[in-house]
Amino acid sequence: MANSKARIASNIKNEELVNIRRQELINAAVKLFVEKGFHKTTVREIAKEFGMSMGALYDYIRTKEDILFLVCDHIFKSVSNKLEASLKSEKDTKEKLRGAIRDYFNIIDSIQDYTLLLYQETKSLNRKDRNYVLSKEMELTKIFENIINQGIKEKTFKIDRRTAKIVANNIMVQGQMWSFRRWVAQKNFSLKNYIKIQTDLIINSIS
Amino acid sequence: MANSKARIASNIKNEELVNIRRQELINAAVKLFVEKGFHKTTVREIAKEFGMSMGALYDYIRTKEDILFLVCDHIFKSVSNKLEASLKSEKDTKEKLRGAIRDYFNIIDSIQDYTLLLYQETKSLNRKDRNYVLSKEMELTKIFENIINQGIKEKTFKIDRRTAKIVANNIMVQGQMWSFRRWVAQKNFSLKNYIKIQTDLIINSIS
Amino acid sequence: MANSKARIASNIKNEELVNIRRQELINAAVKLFVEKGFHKTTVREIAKEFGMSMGALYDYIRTKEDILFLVCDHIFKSVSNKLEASLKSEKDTKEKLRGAIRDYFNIIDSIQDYTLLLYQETKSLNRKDRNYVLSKEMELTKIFENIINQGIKEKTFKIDRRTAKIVANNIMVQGQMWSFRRWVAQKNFSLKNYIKIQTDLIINSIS
Amino acid sequence: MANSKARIASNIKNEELVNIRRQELINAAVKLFVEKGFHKTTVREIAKEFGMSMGALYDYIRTKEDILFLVCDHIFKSVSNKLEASLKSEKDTKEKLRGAIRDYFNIIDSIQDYTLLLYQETKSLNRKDRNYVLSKEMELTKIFENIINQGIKEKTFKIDRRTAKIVANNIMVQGQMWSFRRWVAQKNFSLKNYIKIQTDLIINSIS
DNA sequence: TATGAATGAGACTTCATTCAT
DNA sequence: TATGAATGAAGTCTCATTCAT
Repeated sequence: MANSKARIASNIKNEELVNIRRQELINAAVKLFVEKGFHKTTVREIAKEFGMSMGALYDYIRTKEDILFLVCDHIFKSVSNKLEASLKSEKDTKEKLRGAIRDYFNIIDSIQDYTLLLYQETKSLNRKDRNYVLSKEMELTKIFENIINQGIKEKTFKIDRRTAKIVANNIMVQGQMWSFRRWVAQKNFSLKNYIKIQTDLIINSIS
Repeated sequence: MANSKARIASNIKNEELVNIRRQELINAAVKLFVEKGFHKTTVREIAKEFGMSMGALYDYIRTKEDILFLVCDHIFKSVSNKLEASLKSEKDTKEKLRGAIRDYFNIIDSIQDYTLLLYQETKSLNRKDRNYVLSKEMELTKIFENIINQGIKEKTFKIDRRTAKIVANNIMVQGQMWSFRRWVAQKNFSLKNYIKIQTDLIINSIS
Repeated sequence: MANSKARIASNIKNEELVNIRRQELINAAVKLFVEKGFHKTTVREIAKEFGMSMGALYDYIRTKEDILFLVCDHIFKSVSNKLEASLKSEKDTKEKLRGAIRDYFNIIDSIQDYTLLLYQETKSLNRKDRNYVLSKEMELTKIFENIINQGIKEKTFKIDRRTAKIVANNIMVQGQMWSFRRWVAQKNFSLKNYIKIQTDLIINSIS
Repeated sequence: MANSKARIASNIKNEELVNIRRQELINAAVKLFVEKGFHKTTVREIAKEFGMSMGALYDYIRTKEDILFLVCDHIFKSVSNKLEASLKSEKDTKEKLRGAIRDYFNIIDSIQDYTLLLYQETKSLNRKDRNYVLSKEMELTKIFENIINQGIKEKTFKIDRRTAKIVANNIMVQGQMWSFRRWVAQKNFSLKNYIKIQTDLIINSIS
């Protein structure tokens, strides 16, 4: 975890302070990025929301893009942490998958502005940072893939392992759909309903 | 068609000329947007690729954003036209759905740079233009929804109409997934394979 | 000549206009650089003196350093051109050397602010541009070296060719001394006097 | 000596501590100035090389320029001290001049990075400090002038006192030439050779 | 005394848009 | 209609200096 933040250089020596301030910075930036997008948000505005001078802001990062990375990284970690916390063992594999989907979709819903941001601005990162974020996303996908594979082994799910990979990705994408197709999903369905329908469809398609 | 282009004001009186030039403009812009994204492409670069002066370019549009709209609109029409052309009646509803999915995924694949562009830059449009583009996307989704509903009526598909709406959106999103998750989809599957697996999953989930 | 200016990229297509404007730019910049030095002169100030907007200024150059290069290049060409123009054949090699020294020192005196600038700011250029300027300076030095070598061949001067190289450089440096040690040279000597004394010393040392 | 350093104000009362620290500061700064020049070296970098905090650094100086003055002053004193130390009486005036030139050129060579620095950055000093440095340089020049004048009195050198002043300055400049025209001097000559040729030329020109 | 986080003015540069020709 | 030079506002980033601790 410190690992990813350490990717961004800082002038400040007090590491704890760096962490605190960066969290503040992330909060300030997320708010603005969600409102106006990365490109249309100026560093000056971020500094103001951050509550410090521009100079001070630049003591915690090197470039504007660093801020985006910090934000994306933070969002992913939020999702990962919450999802992993919720993955307490369930008896039944099918139930486990249902539970994971439910938790994941709920998390997405609770931070849907962030989700949107993540998928729309990732492309503004440089290659290295983008790859890092993508690798995080793949870790998440792997969680679903693993559960499905377990079900395959137990003969609960009647698909092959290659299909499992696709299903896992479908789950990810259908979760994100809740936020980036909100104009159709959220207009027509309650979250609970949406989760039930999507989960049934998925389980149905692999059983 | 003239309808949507007419949304953008022009100094030029000769409507036919406007249409020809705008198509050239779209081609020039798409190329650059795909390469570098909307924000990082300058109007100067577009004018150069367009082969006209900046002044001339501004005779065909009012703002840089207009170009993005023209491009997005064009891409959507490409998809719509191709898809509708392919929807010649098939006997069987299930086959019809399979065929539509196959055609749609193939179209996506053939213009995947455009697809990516569409989904990443739409947010840079102003509210009005964005809504217009979204409405086009909904029309497309409706095509799938209608086929599924027909299948429901015929008892081919065993879901309700509300679920049909979600499935239609899933199809759209899984198609787009081929391009915006290319690093996992295209790395692991041939297009033909991908289509087969996804189609089977969908059909399975609703049969 | 176009050669060296062509080193600097420009947004403007009309080449003639570029030449005119760059000359104006050089004039504006030299004035300020002489007054305050390169680093303490801002681009805004240059634009103001230049009489155009900052944007327009940047249509003729790419970076602030380009301006310095343009200025240095211009100064060197002034010296070179004037010196070469004055090198009309004189009968006697010794007289020819005397004449060249006199002309060179006079030129230095007439543009002494520039000379100072040249020798103090060259180091602020990037490697490539600095090398270019140095090569120009070496061409100039070569003029003196050639005359001396001719005198050696004619037995007028009683030194070897290696010493000739040093003498040529001494001449260059003693000319520059008139401007960058003005507080001692110009305080104590008239230019005419300074030239006579230095020339006699040089001729004396090699006869 | 304390005299010149006392020109720079300090917060610290303990004068001895100030002197020690300033020497360390000079060492740190010289290293960086030689590498990157005065303007491109940041105070932060100096503080780091100095091994103290920025606050501490500013206890020993008032402005960044003070550091440059300290450095220039230090360099001049190095040269002066070494040169004066080497001026132990020689019998013969001509030999004395030869010796002084040799020593001076050797000193220049041994600290040629410093020499370069001195002549390139002096202009960045404020008027007062610059004048102080110039006066130091004049003291040095005076050493040579005095020897030559002694030779004139003894009829060893056949020039007048005004010419002596110029010759003294020529010596200074030809010494510096070794470092700031290194690309021609050091490329073509060994130091020993360079000294011999220049010395012969000088002696020749005044004998 | 020493620390180093914070300030804030200002530097360079870019670029969508306009308008005289 | 067409050209492209010019505008000027705004953007990102730097850094000498200060001051609370």
